[in-house]
Amino acid sequence: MTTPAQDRTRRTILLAAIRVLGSNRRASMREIGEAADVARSTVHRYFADRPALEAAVGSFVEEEYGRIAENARPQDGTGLEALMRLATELFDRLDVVGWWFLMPEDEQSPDAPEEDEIVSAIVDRGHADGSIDPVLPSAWVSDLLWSLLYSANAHTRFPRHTRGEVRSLFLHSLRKSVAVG
Amino acid sequence: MTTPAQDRTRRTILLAAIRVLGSNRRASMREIGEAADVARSTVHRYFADRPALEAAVGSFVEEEYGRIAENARPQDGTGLEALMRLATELFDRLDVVGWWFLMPEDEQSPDAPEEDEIVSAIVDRGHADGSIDPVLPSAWVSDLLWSLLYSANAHTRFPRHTRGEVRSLFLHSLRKSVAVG
DNA sequence: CCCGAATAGGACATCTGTGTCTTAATAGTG
DNA sequence: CACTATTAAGACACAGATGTCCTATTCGGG
Repeated sequence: MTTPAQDRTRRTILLAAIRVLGSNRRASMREIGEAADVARSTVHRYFADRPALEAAVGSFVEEEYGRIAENARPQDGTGLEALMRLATELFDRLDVVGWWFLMPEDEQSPDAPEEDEIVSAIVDRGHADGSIDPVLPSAWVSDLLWSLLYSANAHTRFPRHTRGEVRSLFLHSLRKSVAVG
Repeated sequence: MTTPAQDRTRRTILLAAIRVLGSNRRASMREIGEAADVARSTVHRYFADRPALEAAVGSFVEEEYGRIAENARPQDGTGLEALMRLATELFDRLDVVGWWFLMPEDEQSPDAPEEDEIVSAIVDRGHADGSIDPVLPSAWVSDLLWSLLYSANAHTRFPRHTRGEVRSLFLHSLRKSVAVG
């Protein structure tokens, strides 16, 4: 159905959309096209209308999230170790997953339980093996992770600290919040 | 210059704008007017154009933040105690300060150092009196506070837990992240 | 209760974004 | 190199938002 060239173009547009809409939710299709170095008509050929584009971005980010999570080997080691690995991977892919920081609740994809399931499984294991504070519900730990990512993301925009400094503060804070004690 | 009725209307519109733009950044002036139970022409009489309205909302939120912070008595007790009081007050006024969660960096008011100054002062005192982890820079603590608020805010939208449960999780996580040990 | 202040409701021109097409140029592939 | 797939560029109609204005109505303070 799709040629390699089409796949490349499609991906380029999606990444540009994440970038542009990430910094301005009101950006027009033309701006997105410019960011992708592509004519507006080309954007419209790949994505019938704006809702279709936004939905496609949502799916794209979810797929990427799946890959990122798998990359963190969520089954290996203790729950806390897995959580920290996942956190590290997510930090390094904020350019993609940062998309979720601008979805005004209703535009969220209807299902989107995948992230919760992955983190929940990790946290449950962490509860069982005693590496994660049993007081914290897994949904809260999940939100904790994402809120710290949000904060880290904000911190990397204004480079008060280097990216490495932000990453270690982020990981340090997460571990401290979540570990037992 | 302004009558009491005008003040009331103006405030009503600002609060409606926070509410509506908070759930949809692309909302029109008409929608904002409807949310405030006011004609679109009335909105335009109070705020010349959309940028003026958004700027006014920004100022309004900053002023409210000042009041909220003062209400938390930032000079009393240890730094950690003051920080927890501030966090509590901010949680209870998420309807207003939640506005800052949708500002895409560039639209932020150019100055906006007030929040950092207030929290910074608290954290510095906490460092001095030994109640706040000296490893954490005050800017990071500030971002930590705001990211946990973001998370708490997200949690209150989908009421998986009661508001009280979310508040105590929020405060618990903040204390654990920030306190020494 | 009354009069001025404030608002509702709507007309109007304008502008921007959107979605659809068409044609010429360009790119990639066999 | 040749041929096809893909794109750029722009015209077009349309919808919605915006900002300005005016008039009838309602509100509220004295």
